[in-house]
Amino acid sequence: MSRKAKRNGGDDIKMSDIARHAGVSPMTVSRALRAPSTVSEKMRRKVDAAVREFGYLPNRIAGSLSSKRSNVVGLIVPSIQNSLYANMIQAISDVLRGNGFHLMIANSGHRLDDEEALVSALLAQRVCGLVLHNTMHTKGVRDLVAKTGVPVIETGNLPVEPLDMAVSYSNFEAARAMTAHLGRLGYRKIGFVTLPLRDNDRSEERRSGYFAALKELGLPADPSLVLEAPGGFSEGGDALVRLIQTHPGLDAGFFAGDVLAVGALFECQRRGWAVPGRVAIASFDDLDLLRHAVPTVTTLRIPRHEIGRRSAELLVNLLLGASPERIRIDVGFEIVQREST
Amino acid sequence: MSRKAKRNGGDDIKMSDIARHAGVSPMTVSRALRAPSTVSEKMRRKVDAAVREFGYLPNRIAGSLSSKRSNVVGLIVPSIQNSLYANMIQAISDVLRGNGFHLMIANSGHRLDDEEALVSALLAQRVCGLVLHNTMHTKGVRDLVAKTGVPVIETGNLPVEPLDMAVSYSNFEAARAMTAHLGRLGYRKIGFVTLPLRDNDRSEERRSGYFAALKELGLPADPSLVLEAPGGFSEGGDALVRLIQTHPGLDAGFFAGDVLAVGALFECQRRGWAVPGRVAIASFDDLDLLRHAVPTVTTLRIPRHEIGRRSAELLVNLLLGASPERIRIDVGFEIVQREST
DNA sequence: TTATAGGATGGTAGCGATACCAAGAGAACG
DNA sequence: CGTTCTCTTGGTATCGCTACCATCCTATAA
Repeated sequence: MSRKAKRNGGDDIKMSDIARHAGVSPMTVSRALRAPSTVSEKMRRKVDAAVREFGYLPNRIAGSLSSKRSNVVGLIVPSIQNSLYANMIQAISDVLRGNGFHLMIANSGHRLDDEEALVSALLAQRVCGLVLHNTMHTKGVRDLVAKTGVPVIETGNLPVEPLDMAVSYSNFEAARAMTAHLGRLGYRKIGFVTLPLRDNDRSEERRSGYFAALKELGLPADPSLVLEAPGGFSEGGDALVRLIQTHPGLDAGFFAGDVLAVGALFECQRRGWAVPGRVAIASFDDLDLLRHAVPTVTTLRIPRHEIGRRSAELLVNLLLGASPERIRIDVGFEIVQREST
Repeated sequence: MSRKAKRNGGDDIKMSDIARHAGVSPMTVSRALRAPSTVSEKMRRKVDAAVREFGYLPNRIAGSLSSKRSNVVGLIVPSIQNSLYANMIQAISDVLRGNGFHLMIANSGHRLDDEEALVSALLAQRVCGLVLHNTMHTKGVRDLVAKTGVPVIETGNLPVEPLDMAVSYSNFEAARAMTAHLGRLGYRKIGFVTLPLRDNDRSEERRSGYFAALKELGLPADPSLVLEAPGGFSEGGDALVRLIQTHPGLDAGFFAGDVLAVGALFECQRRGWAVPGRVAIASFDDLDLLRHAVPTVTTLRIPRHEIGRRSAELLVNLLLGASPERIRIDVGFEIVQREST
């Protein structure tokens, strides 16, 4: 058979074909496949035989349309190229798969408008649930969610008023805790490097947490100690260098995002600045890398995997019949003190 | 309206509702949405107004069933938690989205049986195309692909006989080139650390490439210079230490996988071994990290992004009407010489 | 003016499954 | 032995959309 012919789907087998060949009704085939226990042993055997003989693959599109249920969950992350999200995605994917669901992934590139377009597209695909790694949304997104009533899980931050359900940690508390930790260790001039603040409540909360801790420590809140940098190794290094140039007395840098801290660490190695002797370095998010770098880097451990797992579990339970509730789960965080501070 | 009520979908708006309110036929609505140019200005305006008024979202499940076309592409990667795949996924996702397609992602965990189950599940969802980051498949996978005739793209390696289309580089050639490069630089006792070989033709090819190059260099092929390690920082460090213990004369290590090389580099820093003075280090795959580490690390640049982009483009073109051809694209690779060798 | 082409609209019949209800077959009971 | 109940099975009517063909209308040619 030519490839073209196959592409045209000439030999698609449908449930009624299986039914005919098995000598039963389509409904029996349907039941034998989805709920084998409701069908007699004899029927099941006939159906199974026919299914195997023809290599029948049920058409879930038709099934979804008919039953008005889908088994696909939509996920929107700001970026796929980031191991933080990867951890969460893996967990979500595993839980879903274990329960017969699938994952449709899209990335918004940190753009709220794009998020709206993607939510819309995913809802058009009639996903049965949505996970959004973001808690700031356009009005359009809020309307769509309200209108369709899909279960939604927000992660990445703890929203004051979740759309539906939320599973996250508090960026504010985490940043505050780390800054306080640095204060307790005796650092007095603590720089703060953040990811872009625009359209990103997570970054904003981290910065607020930093300032809150400074206040509690009785340290002056100097805005020039805060630098905004796009994520990346070089950017982290650059930021540290700039901070030290403007503030020669800087004794610690808290890098609240991505791989900034490691970039800073490399820059120190390059310039021969002792870490933590000349300057201490703290990071956000426990990348594997930080545990192995020399020196190892103090950081915040955010249970990304747990966030993914619990998000997916919430969705799955709901879809499998649990009663909906407006849950807001705080998975917390942990300070991991290492050699760099 | 209660959330429960909404979840039950009581207020679902369908195309015929829009048609009624716009005073046109459902077909006109369908056309106005999918091919506006085939509908008169007046009709289009009426439809658009009604769509906006009710916030209508077309049901793509119904659309797909009816048209027998889907706009979802399936992707199976060995693991999501790996920035190599992430680069490719991002590129695929971007190209697809630009053309109105979506991506369903699954991970096989490097298990061929799981791959088969996932292919089967994705085909049941009637994906319109498949990207497999793997070129070893079970018979089941080959049968499914042949039977359904979905366009398939294999990546990650250049198969001798592709299922359909393939976009990749040659693991054999890449490993051979890097080993030869080390030889040219004067290294004579080159260790090789590989990811697990089982069920992984990519790893196997890399090892073969290493041996082929040794032979060309006139160096002895010593199997004890080859170590198998699961990916990870510690594993890379451990492997290097073991190699140096058993072969004190080792002057270079080629780490053909994941973050092994960086782990080895960190271990050297920790032990005060000069790189490349005491031992040179080469890696596979141009992680950002390698360009910023101290010293910067020599590696192979595999155009992961291009692999993703071209894979997606091939699929999209095919789905948009291009004639199918059994293409096998070699995107090549590049040796990036840096400080570590 | 009539014929004819061509573009815009609408009606109808599915796409391939499932929901829902009806009917038949045994089992258990009085 | 008839009745009721439960367990299986089958028939029918959708699910919401699109393909396909028929129809209609306007514009241009003859």
